[in-house]
Amino acid sequence: MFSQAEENYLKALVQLIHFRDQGNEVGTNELALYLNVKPATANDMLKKLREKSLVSYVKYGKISLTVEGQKAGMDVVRKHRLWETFLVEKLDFAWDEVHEVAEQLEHIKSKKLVNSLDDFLQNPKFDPHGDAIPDREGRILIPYQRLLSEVSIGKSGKVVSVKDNSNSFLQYADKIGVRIGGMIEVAGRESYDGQTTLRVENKDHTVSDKFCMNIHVVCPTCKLGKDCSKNDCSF
Amino acid sequence: MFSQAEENYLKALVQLIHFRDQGNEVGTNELALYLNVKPATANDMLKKLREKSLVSYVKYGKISLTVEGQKAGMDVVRKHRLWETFLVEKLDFAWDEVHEVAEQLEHIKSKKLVNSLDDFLQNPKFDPHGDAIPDREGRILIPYQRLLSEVSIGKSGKVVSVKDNSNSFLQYADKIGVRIGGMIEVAGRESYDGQTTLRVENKDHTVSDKFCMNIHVVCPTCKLGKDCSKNDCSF
DNA sequence: ATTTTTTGTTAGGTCTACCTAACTTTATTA
DNA sequence: TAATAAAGTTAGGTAGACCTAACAAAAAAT
Repeated sequence: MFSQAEENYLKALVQLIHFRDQGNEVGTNELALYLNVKPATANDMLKKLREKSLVSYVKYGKISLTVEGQKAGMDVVRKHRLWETFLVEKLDFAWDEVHEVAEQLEHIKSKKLVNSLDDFLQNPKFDPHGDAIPDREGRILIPYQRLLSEVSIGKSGKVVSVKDNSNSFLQYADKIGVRIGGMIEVAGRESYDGQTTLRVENKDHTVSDKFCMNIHVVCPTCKLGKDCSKNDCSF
Repeated sequence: MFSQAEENYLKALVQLIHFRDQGNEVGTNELALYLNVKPATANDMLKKLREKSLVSYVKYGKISLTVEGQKAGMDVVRKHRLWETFLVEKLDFAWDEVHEVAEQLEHIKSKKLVNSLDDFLQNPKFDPHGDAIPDREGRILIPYQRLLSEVSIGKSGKVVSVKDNSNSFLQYADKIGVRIGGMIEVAGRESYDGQTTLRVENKDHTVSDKFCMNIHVVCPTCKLGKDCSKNDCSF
């Protein structure tokens, strides 16, 4: 099969190419930065993966995954997210403790293990962060997670992640009671500039559109593991 | 911490030195054979482990573990056996399918994970093969597993493993209905030569002492995870 | 359109864990 | 006890995944 390093590159490419809002063009430097290695190292590996027909790229060009490479990368993502779900649901890990361990567990090689784990967890469709878990064939449901800035007035969301990790943002968020796992209701929104009134822990705060665009929330009624699109989603 | 390879050597040394009936003297060749590497490789690693004060040995002498090395090796054994238990009890793996996967899982580095897993499994004392699981401090209970040749007349045991893996042995065992997980009653034993009458699936078979010395059984009443010494053990 | 910056590549080096082949020490046996 | 066999060691070599430093190509800015 694939080495641990190869799997890490394939997973990174899936994340960068397919699981990103913005541009899906990826280069050597960006990939290297993402994986905390030097560009020269990433370049070596890209050549190796090209040899194996897992990525397709030309010198100085952009990188893309072959069908086979995408399948392999998706499989690593699947394993990572299943293990994260296991850690949170069965072993009572907190959301922010699981990543490092899942980074290791995702490399365990056993089809039977992954599929048994999937069944044991009752085939969840989303992991604890609200990210979709690819199925056996690498297919995913469109995540029901969305930005707070896109939640309708009067609706509520449960915070699953934040995009901005700067101290100023985090401190501000903390000050007004916005934290991972917490509930937020969108009490009002000014159409002129997007100024939004949030109701958090029974207090109202008026925040900027920019602030709201950094917060991911999920629907609080259709909880983890359900296919939101089929439910009476409160968004 | 320790590399995967280092952990494998430490685990192997614990197995060879502490978890064996016969002589606990171990040399380079034997260690290499056990780990499927060449003696030269084992020798390299022994030097490295000595540098790190994990093993203690002199050139051309026998190998032993330091307190620190034994603790580290025991920890790997603990993880291996906990994962085996998880696979069998929670994911419905068969006894003979777990080893390969557990070989990988035992290298996951996270104290919290191991201890949570231990709790999740309700702190089992023995793994599915009947081998003792070391606790957080590396202590183990005396295994209640014993050889069929040591089971008293009139008592029964559940087969957990066999020592002999030759075809002739396995075929013979199969023919008389002796298989992993199956029950055997010792109906009688000749004190002269140890010829033993076994009752298997309601049929009697007379077998040699040699045959019985190759079969490990556990007490069928005090099942996995219990401390046999405290119970009304049927042995 | 030329210079500068950014991005990507190559060449050569390190470290780990393995190997083979040749050699030395210890143990066994004639 | 000398010869032979077994066990252990050393030297030198390979492959994978990383590195630095120097260089080349493409993109951006002047």
